[in-house]
Amino acid sequence: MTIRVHNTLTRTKEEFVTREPGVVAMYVCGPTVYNHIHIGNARTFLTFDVIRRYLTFRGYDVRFVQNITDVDDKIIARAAEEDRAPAEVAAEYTLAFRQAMSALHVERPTVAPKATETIPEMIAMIERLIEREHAYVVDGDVYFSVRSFPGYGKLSGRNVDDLESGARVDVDDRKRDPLDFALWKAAKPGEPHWPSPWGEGRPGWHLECSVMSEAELGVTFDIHGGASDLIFPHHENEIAQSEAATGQPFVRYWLHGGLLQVNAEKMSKSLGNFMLLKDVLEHYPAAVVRLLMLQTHYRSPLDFSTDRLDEASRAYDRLVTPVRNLAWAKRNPPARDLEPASDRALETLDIAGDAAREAFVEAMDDDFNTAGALAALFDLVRVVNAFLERHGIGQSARYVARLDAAVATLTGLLDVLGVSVEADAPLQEEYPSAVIDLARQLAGYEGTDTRAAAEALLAARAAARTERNWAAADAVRDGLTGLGFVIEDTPSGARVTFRPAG
RNA sequence: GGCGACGUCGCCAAGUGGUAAGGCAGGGGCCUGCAAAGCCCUUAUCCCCGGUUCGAAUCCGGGCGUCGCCUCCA
Repeated sequence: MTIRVHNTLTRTKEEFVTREPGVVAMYVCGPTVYNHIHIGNARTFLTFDVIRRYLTFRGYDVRFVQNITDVDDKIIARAAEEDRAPAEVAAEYTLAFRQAMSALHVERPTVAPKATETIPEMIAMIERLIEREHAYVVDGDVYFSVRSFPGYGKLSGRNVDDLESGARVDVDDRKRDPLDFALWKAAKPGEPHWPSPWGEGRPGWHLECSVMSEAELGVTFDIHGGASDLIFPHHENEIAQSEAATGQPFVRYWLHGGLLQVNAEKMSKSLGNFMLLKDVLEHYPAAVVRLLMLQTHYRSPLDFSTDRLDEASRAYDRLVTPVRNLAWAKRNPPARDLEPASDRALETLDIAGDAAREAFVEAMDDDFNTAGALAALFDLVRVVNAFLERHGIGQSARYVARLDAAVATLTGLLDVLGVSVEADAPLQEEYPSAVIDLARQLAGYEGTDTRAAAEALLAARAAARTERNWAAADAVRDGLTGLGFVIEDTPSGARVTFRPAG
């Protein structure tokens, strides 16, 4: 069983063989911290979080490096708009980025270097490039000479001549070639700047990834990831810089994620469909956002919308059902006996867990096919639900160990996808104070404790049902439903869960 | 103009040579006092045309359509 990955450089799926057995050296382009990250950024970071988690699950020791671009034109522009220091803007959104990633349950990188803390190393790489005659100095700027690197264009499938015939290249007659890009930019007044052999200035954007990856992972590391809009020019330029400077291949496998659209259009502020991750997470649990994104292969385009979030919410409920149903049955053993499970039924349960795990791994091994992996989990859900429906946990809970095993497989594999069923779905009941009024009205309750009031209501409903007084029973249920609770009559009695509006 | 991707059930979406996963929605049934949840059953031959093959959604050619990149972009 080997893992296969789609490599942008070769445009094919290849067997994944690491530089060092058992160890993955992985770099993913991080954010430019000039604003809160949007939902499209989130997709990319989520994609590589899942890849990283899966590789770890498959036994690799994953060293995961992700930069923070904290000096850049956009940060400077934002700071100027808000009349404050670029470093302050960068600090604010660096913090916001970390919080957002944490909220989305994206694991922290092994190392997360900042551009501003890597300036000396960047200067050193520029010097190497100048020495090797791949870069040249003009008035305090340093440019990379695209024509000096024969492989330029190999990642994005372009050649320099085609690119130049394309209409839009910036006009700057100080550059030897219009496609040459800046390694170092001389500082303009008011901009952040650092001393260098070429005068005060700041690094070009592409440089930091080359420098940081080499520092943290060495050359020819295993995986370089990012969204597909970075293929050209960013990653192309990284390859040029790194390979020109080291004479070694830069990266073994290039992985690129598909772009996200919102309401079937490219996300942009002018279209009014610009969604920030933090705003989405105010309305939907991280697990639902993750599930929605993981139902599409990472390289495909993904259309994001609240309708789809609502659908994903229901799919998520389905994944959680066996977990909560088993927990409920264990805490509240059924009053009546259910049908005993045959050996064959028990065997089916055992097999389903193994089958799900196998199918999950098979799908994920094939270029991280999360949609296929989820299908395997939904199959397991159905088997567990069917068993619980029919046999419950058995007399004296004798099926519990096997049910626990099946559910542990389910939650364990969901965890590989970073989809948490416990943390995101708090099942504890917190009753609003309106429950007390309802209990006074319908159950003759006279205290002031919400939980006791709720219990009184449920007891009154149970009594009413015993007396076949359906009107009274339904009044209680309707009252609680109006407060956002769902009442379900199970073989173990009535279960109340909070279900936020929607 | 150049480079590239995609077109699978009402919607979303896996599947890249051996006879169509899964989710959502819909229909029927079981369970329920009625519900809810769950379970069972149920809906496609894969944009069109041609070709290769014993056999194609899967390969090749053509057509139609949608989209992305080529400029900062996750």
